[in-house]
Amino acid sequence: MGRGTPRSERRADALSRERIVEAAVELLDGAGEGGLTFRALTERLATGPGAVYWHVANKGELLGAATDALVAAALAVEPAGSSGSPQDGIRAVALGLFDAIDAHPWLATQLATHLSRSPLGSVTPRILESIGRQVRALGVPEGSRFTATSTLVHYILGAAGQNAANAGTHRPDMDRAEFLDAVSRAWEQLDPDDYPFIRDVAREMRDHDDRVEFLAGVDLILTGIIAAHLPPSGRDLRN
Amino acid sequence: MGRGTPRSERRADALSRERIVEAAVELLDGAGEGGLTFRALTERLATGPGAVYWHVANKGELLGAATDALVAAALAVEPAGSSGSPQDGIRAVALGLFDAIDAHPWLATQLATHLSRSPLGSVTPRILESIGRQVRALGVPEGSRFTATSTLVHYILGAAGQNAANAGTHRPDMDRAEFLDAVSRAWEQLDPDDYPFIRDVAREMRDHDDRVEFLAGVDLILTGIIAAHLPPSGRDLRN
DNA sequence: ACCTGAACACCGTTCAAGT
DNA sequence: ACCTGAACACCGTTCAAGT
Repeated sequence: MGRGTPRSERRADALSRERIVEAAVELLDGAGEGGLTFRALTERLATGPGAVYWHVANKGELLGAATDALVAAALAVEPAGSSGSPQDGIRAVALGLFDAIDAHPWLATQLATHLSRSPLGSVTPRILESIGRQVRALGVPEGSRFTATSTLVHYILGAAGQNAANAGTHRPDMDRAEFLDAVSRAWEQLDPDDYPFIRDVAREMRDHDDRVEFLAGVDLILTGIIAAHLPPSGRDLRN
Repeated sequence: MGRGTPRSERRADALSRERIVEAAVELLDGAGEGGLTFRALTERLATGPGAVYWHVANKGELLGAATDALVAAALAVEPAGSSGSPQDGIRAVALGLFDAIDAHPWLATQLATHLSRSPLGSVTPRILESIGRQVRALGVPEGSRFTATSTLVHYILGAAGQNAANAGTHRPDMDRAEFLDAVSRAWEQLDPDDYPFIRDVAREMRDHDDRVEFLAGVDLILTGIIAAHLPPSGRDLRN
């Protein structure tokens, strides 16, 4: 280290907004939504509540900062449409968000609750931009881009959210296969007069793959966008 | 009142699960998510917490019951595919849920958080059944119905949820038009290098209609379902 | 069977006081 | 400028006691 320069280096364990957000994410990942309390947070950081409040305004802002950090990381994987078709770009962004929500299920509620609640934040623009850019590259005409983009985003957040909630159902004594099996069996026992459709698809849902199903939905919407907005000559259905 | 018969009539203001759920909905509608507390609930019902706990197991069950009641009511509007095309049936169900979430914004979080968390409850099957029946009527082949249906449901819940969150942003001093205007202006000031797409659609979003936009998304997915699964000869694009 | 209400453990947030 | 930690108002839930 260069001598003389009055570095404002603090003790290695000094508090910072970053360190606080990092600890918050760990608590949320470890114990879910309810795991983040100022008691648990201050214990982990070996400090008092006042110290935390010096760096963040309140719990809501802390949750927002944690969400922001993870969404930014999830969207950073693809270096802005580097290669591949727009379809692949959209699938990549969608999967990035899907996996992020899968790894941090509390993100689902956060995105559903506060995403639009603060559209002036950076999360909403970031997501819209990632998808919208690819929609434009797809050749969707100007007046239809907003609808196409927000349809995709709503689906992605909705599906990923439902999925995370499903994952959260895991009781320790029950793995995923058992869980799906239980749901499937419960559905098969519904009144056939009231729930004919559910009974028909009960088996189908027993051994479905979440990621595959999620991507199939994305592709269905892509098909709709292409069919609705692109001249038949310009379509390449193999992409 | 017939004399002699030992009716088990209680005082007119007797507590019941129904009355409790009703009061809970009123509190949630009036003051949002945070408005439902056992303190406020027992005050409104002129009773103590113990009385409420006699009828419901805990706050989560109470929220679930409130959600269940409203979703059932929202889906009851259409008497099971009475008339019209399957497309219209799907639009009707979608709008029913959209309007329910719009009228009770707290439903969005509830549906996102606990819908899949308790797929054994009645809410998930109810929604899937309503949409799935129409998807079948549309002529979608057996193996594709689950994907088509859950894509629609994920979109509907995602879009309606985002929308409710937007509605929740309303500050009393700012009506909807002002709010959209503020968002639009904020978006127009983003860095054009980082957010080219957002800037392009900023104007488009200033005067969009939520319901119209929502239905356009439903139609986009319907177009995709038809294009992907129905033989061209069987399609009637005017529906 | 149904209701009362005091009590418990916990929560987010504040703030005078320290360094 | 940054941190401490006691204190405050509030929360969901329990439970012995009543009717």
